[in-house]
Amino acid sequence: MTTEIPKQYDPAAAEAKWFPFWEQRGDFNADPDPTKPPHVIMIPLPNVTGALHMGHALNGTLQDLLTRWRRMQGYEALWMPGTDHAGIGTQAMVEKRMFEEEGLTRHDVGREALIERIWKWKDVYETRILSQLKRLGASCDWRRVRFTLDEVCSRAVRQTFFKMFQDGLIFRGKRLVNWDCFLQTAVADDEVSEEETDGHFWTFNYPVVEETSDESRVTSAREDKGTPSETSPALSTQYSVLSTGERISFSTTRPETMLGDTAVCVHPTDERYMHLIGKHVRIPVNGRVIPIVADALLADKTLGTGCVKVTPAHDPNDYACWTRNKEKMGEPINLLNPDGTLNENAGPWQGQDRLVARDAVVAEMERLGHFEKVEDRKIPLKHSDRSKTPVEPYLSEQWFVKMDTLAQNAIDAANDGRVTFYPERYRQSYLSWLGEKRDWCISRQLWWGHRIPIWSKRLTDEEEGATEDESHSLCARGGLDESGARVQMVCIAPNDRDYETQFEQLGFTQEPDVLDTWFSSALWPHATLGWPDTEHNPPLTSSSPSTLNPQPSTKNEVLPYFYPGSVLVTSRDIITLWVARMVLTGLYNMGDVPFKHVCIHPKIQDGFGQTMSKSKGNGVDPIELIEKYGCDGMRFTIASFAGETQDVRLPVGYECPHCQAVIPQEPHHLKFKPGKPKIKCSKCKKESQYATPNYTPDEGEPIARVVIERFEYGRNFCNKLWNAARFAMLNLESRDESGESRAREEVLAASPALDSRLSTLDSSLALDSRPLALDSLPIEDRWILSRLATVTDEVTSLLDVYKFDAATRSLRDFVWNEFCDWYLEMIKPRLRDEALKPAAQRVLVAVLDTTLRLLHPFTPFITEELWQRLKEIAPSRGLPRPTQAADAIIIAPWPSGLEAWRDSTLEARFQRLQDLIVAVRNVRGTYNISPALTVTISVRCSSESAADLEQVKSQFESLAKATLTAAGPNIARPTKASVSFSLGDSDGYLPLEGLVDLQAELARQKKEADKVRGFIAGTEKKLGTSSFVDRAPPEVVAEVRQTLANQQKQLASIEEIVKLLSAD
RNA sequence: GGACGAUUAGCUCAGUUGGUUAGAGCGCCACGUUGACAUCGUGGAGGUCGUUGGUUCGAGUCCAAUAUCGUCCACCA
Repeated sequence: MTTEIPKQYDPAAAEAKWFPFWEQRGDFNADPDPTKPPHVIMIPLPNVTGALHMGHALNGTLQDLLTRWRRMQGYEALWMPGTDHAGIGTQAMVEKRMFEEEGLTRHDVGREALIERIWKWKDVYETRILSQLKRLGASCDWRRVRFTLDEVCSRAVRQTFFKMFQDGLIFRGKRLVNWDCFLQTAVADDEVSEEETDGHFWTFNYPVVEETSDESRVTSAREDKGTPSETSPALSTQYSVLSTGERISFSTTRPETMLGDTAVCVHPTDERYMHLIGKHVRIPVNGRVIPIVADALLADKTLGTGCVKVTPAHDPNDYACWTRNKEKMGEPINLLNPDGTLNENAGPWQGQDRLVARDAVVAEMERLGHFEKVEDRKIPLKHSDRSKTPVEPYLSEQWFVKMDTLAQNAIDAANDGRVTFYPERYRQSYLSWLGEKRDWCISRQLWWGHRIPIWSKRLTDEEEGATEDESHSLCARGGLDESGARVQMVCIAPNDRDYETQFEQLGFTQEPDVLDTWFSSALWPHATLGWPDTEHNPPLTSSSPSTLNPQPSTKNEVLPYFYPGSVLVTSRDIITLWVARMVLTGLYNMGDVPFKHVCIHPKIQDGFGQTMSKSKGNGVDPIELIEKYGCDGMRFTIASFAGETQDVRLPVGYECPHCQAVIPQEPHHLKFKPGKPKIKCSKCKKESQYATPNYTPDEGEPIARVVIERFEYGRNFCNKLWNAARFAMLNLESRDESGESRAREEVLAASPALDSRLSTLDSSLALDSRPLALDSLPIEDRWILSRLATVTDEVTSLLDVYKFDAATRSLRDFVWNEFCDWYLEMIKPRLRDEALKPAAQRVLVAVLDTTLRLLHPFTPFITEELWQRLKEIAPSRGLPRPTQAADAIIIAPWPSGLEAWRDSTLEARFQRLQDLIVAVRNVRGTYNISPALTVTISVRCSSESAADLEQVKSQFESLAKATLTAAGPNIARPTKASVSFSLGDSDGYLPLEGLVDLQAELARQKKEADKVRGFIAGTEKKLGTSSFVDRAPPEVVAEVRQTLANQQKQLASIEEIVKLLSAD
């Protein structure tokens, strides 16, 4: 029975049907299989902080495309899914919500309770993210979902830290960090961004003082850790203001930092100040005396007053200056408490918020007469990406990983080609970042994350020194704590957790800090495969309660089989944060790179060229688009954008709920608006609500939803494919009641008109030789097969180098412009002819079969739907001999080895036929000939072309609504009123008496002749240039000569016509 | 300030190693729905390839300068 095939593809139904189908069959699963090569992609793990956006949709589409493609090619294709705990972001989100809803801070609930709350949050979002990925059709091995805080990953983190600690790569140090006062943690340089902020630019002065006692060394650094603020006021009594009353002026945007100044700095060659170098000034607000130092790197003669105050504890440049001038300056003075209030070093301002104290200090300076001026200024201020609050430079104790060797190894891997970037240019950003070899600050003052596996205890005065001890599970070292006291530090490896309790009983306490999120995601490629456990395969689900040994394996087979991976697919902004660090840790832990290729894809922007992001309010939910355009439509469109050069710009619109007109998004739509923002439709003039960054529209109300019209490209393509397949299937089936089997018999029936060996389809056909079978086919069959072979090659080699856009174009052009527009049209007459039908069906189904397989990685759902339907009608198909089709397209073999089908000469011949038909259509269009009217045409051409024409003669009707009356070299020129065209090597004549205005035709032909004359003039000029003829390669010259000959021939034909028409 | 990318039709983008008359999709114009598809078909209009120099027989393509936009890095008293 004929299964009803609807006229429109229904994406939602197909998506709901085939994803569970694949999953239940286990098609997504990847396990070590020595008979197959592995192909491995590790997902760039999404953060559990929120929902997926368009960038993820692009990223996921490409990875799934590659995974499905390689799976069809016979690889054991693993796409590893998982999520990232995203330390700062997630904790900030939960803390913020907790504060908003319950008024509680993390200190109110405590470490364990907060972590518990975050786990719950994580469960919700992880589920949401994973289900979103599935909606994209992601063929991940869903049994292997990992989470950076699960047991498998945690163990890898502990082991890596332990190993690095043992190797002396991890150290503790004071460092000026970006301090997030809201989250009370250090934030990496990579996690802060600058924003222009309104601020002030104050100018003050400090009085220059001179010594009045013998004490010459004033603020020399003391050996012990005394607080500098205690010492300075005491010494200040030994100085008095210069008799000249000289003052030194400077400007600042942060006056409160005056309290922590340890020097003022001038340029060593600045004539205004050279005489003051080595003298001192007194800070009026606290009376401290500080030196005037010279530093060419910090001070710039041309800027401001040329003099800078130096606050090493609160400014990176000042800190750098301090490291250069330590012996002159004294220790940096930290003014801040972790929450952004001033500490005891601020004297009377202790306890005040830094911003409050700022004004107070300004007032005090003014009162004391040291204020000069203030101006308003836009100040670039660093903000924490996570909390969106301004960060403060803050001197604190942090843990670091030494980068020199590690970074060098990662540099070498990219230089010697073990890691290749696509496009190649991104290697540079990777290399230049690693080249700095800046030590990696890995500690974060958070609770959500991997707690640093160091236990320490202060050494008493009696204890001589720390024990240095290294074993497979313990590594002990001496060190200093934050206050500078001597401590015994012990790092404990993951496999000896008993030690943890033992040491705690001995009075050791674990570090409160957790590790930078990137520390765990850097291990992702090998941690997910079970490293460092070499004895067991990694457990199959992260939620599985059984810990690390759920399977009876005695060897981890997964890790060596799937490591190193094949390709990492990501966007350029985390090349440094993540890609470089994965290479680095992969080399360190595994001795090999984590992936061979890095595919960097474009970023998604809105219609104004701005990166899409939730905070900008221009983000778009991919699920909404999937619902509107279908998953395959979205995937196909998005893949068509993914090229090497440009970012993807997606102009967004709002669809009027009243009339479905699309209202283009304008920048003002993205601004924060009070109340319930409404948008007015330019067509029906009605208003409706729409979503803005600060407003979610009321459900039930008419809402103007976000649409991206560019996605119609993919949706339309899917529908076209659907209908082409529908046509094919309708024509594969028999019309009588015996149904399917009858259809097959027809296909299998011999067709005497064609090669019997091809058409006699039974098992004995094994004797068939392809070239013979091909030769016997009509020209359109051989053409489409040749084109298909070419396209198969193109797509395969384009995917090899990650040129998704070009592959998509190639496929679309083939399906739409060649298969649908030409081939299907051309075989329609044969499908109506019972004698010719079987062979046509054979080729048709083979082409459809191969095309679907080529498309599957791009559009998985529609191709599976069609594959399954086709299976019912034609379970065996293919050329030259039918074979049983695969049970599901997801595991069908990727087309290859079609070289025998290629025939470039034939493609060129066919092109001539196409040109001829287009020319006829052109004439029809020009004279507006009724589509109902069949015209006749005679063609003067070579006998070879005439033979080709003869073959497609019967299809002229449907292709051009024209009857070919005669073709050949000796075709008579028309003597009566007629329209003609010249293609150079052939001319067509269409008698159209009474239908056309002969004067108009004459004018048209004259115009055409002029045009060709223009071309000829250009070509002749070129050939007349001796330098061209002498210097250009001979084949180019010959080519141009041939062109000229053709043009002249064409002109002769046209002139002949013109003469004829003029004479009439 | 440094690096990288972009600038081609009204819009969004292709354009392989320099080589006849620069392409596509959308939009626009004209015509067209009895059997695959109006999410469609046929035909058409529309571009001095950001600007200025240079190399070359020949430049959208290579080189230099410049403008504008974007991204990353560094810096900003």
